[in-house]
Amino acid sequence: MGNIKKIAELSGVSVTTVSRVLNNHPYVKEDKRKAVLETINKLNYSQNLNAVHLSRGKTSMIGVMVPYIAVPYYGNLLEGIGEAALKNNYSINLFQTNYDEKKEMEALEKLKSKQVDGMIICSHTANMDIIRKYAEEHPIIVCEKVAEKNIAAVYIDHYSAFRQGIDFLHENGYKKIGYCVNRAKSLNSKLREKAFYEGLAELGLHVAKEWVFDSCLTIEDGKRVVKEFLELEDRPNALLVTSDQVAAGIMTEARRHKLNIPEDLALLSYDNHPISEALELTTMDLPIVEMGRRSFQLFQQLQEKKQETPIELKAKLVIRSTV
Amino acid sequence: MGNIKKIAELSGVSVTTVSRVLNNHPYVKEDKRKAVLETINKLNYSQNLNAVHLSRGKTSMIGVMVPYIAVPYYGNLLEGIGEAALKNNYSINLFQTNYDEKKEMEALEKLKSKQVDGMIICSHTANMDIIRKYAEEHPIIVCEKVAEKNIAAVYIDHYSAFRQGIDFLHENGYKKIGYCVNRAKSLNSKLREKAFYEGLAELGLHVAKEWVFDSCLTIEDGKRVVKEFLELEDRPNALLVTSDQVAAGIMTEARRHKLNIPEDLALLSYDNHPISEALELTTMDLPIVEMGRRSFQLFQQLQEKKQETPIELKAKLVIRSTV
DNA sequence: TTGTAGGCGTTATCAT
DNA sequence: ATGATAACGCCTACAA
Repeated sequence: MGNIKKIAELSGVSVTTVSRVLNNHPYVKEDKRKAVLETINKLNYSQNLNAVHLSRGKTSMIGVMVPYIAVPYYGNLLEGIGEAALKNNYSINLFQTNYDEKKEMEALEKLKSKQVDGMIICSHTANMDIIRKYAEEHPIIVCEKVAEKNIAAVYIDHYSAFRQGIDFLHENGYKKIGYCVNRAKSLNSKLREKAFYEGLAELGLHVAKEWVFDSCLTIEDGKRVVKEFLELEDRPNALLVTSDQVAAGIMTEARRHKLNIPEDLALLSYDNHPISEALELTTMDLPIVEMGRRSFQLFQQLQEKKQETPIELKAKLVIRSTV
Repeated sequence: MGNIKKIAELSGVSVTTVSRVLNNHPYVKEDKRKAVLETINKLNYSQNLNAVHLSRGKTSMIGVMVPYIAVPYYGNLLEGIGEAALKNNYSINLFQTNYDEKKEMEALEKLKSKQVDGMIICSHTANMDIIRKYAEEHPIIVCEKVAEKNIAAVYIDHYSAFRQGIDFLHENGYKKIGYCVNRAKSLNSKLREKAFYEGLAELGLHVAKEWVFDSCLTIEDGKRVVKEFLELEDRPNALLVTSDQVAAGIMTEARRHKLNIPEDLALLSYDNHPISEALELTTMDLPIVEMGRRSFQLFQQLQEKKQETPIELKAKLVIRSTV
């Protein structure tokens, strides 16, 4: 292996010259370049990136904060980020937080420690104030519609996506509409809540608190929803479900209880992951991979300019057979 | 922010002392420790990890090589690795390769460049010889049953899992058995192939080349399988399917063609991801998250001892309604 | 076009 | 218990 100094010696040049060929700088004669390249090859040498990072003051690594890796939504987001990162010679430092605020803080600290050049926050539980603090000093991208101007964001317009969903249900004759949401306190969820109440109000539909199911993320949660649904005296006949996974759980458990979909309960889901096709789920297609790509691009722009306008992505209805 | 030197000055101690409190070394008086901690707090100081890494010669980062991030199998593997890594204060450097050998090489180079302390190879296309080269110098874990002793591995015993599957189908009266496999050239696939032919032979069942479907990874692939299946003059009446995703695709497309499962075609899948419950898939449960955890643990042992015995994990049958 | 020397921020060795 | 000082390996003025 060796280091740059040894390469220099064996090639009969200075370390500067070696560094130059390593970094494709101009101003190095062809024969010297060749000589250097040769000894590099002979010694099977590789740069020590830690030294490079230290010297340069940056790492070409981007942090990605997700609550759960194995949840398809985040897998897809990661896919998009990874694709864009790779193209730009960036590598990904992945932080799984389980929505544990302490772990989120640890991830954010990597910004200060210069282990990563920036951070894409796919979802979080920590307060925005904390994130803003870090965002003042480091490039941070958030995947939700934040109020503050000074924090970069790429997000799906969940408000209009939800309104669109409500309209579609209404057009199909459903008047008793409820919904399942991921985590009620998240910004994305609040937007959906707003859309829900405003949408129903405009259509003059009845709104019932018991038709709102919180903390729905997994298939298990979907099953729980059905159980709660069955306990209800007055039941909704249609549900907006904020993830295909949850919808899948609802379908599973509904089948067990001889509940027919959509006759007894219509389901309009969000995501359009492959699973939704297998289940013939009517769903809103969310451009998640695209959001990942855009997040990385925004990060790069942020590194240069310092301020960026938010990017808003739209959802698209995919009609199958659960509505 | 500042650096260790400034902290030293302002605290009236030497950099060594600061380093000592930073690393919880003994031999530093309580008052000095306090003073240091205070100025650290006041300056909002964080270590520069690049410097730490350079100095220490290691990074506390582990590389994880996957072909696709968004495929549930790898998502789960990653989940397990992430969980174990976090517990040991390691962070994950994720490399998505798309089975592009060049990208795989780039990832492996990060070992030489000391960006990562080791690498968990979840799946790869590069030749084993190449990987062995790196494994001689660096801790590498592979998730498949490799022949060579000198390369650490954690894997699921696909041979017995496949034999078990065949036996189960046979017990249920199926005599015309085919299978879908991920990538025919991978070691895991070869093991399954071996199990398939040996298993059918022992049971005295007919073996047909046309009943083997290669390159099956996604839902789309599953649909393709059904189309090919329909073209067959002599069709199998049961299929071993090496992933729930593919099985889901088969079910989707089968439904479209009025093919009944399991009457017209029985399906025994592998994975037991949540989706398989929603689809009522009979499947072999694969301990993937566990494999991820074990991979990381093995990596740590490897760092210390230098040689480790392979770890073999078993699959478990979950009966639902597609057989 | 090339080389010298100083800096990046820590840790580790060796005195004291 | 504490502190100089030399690594760690690379980049980058600046000088030539």
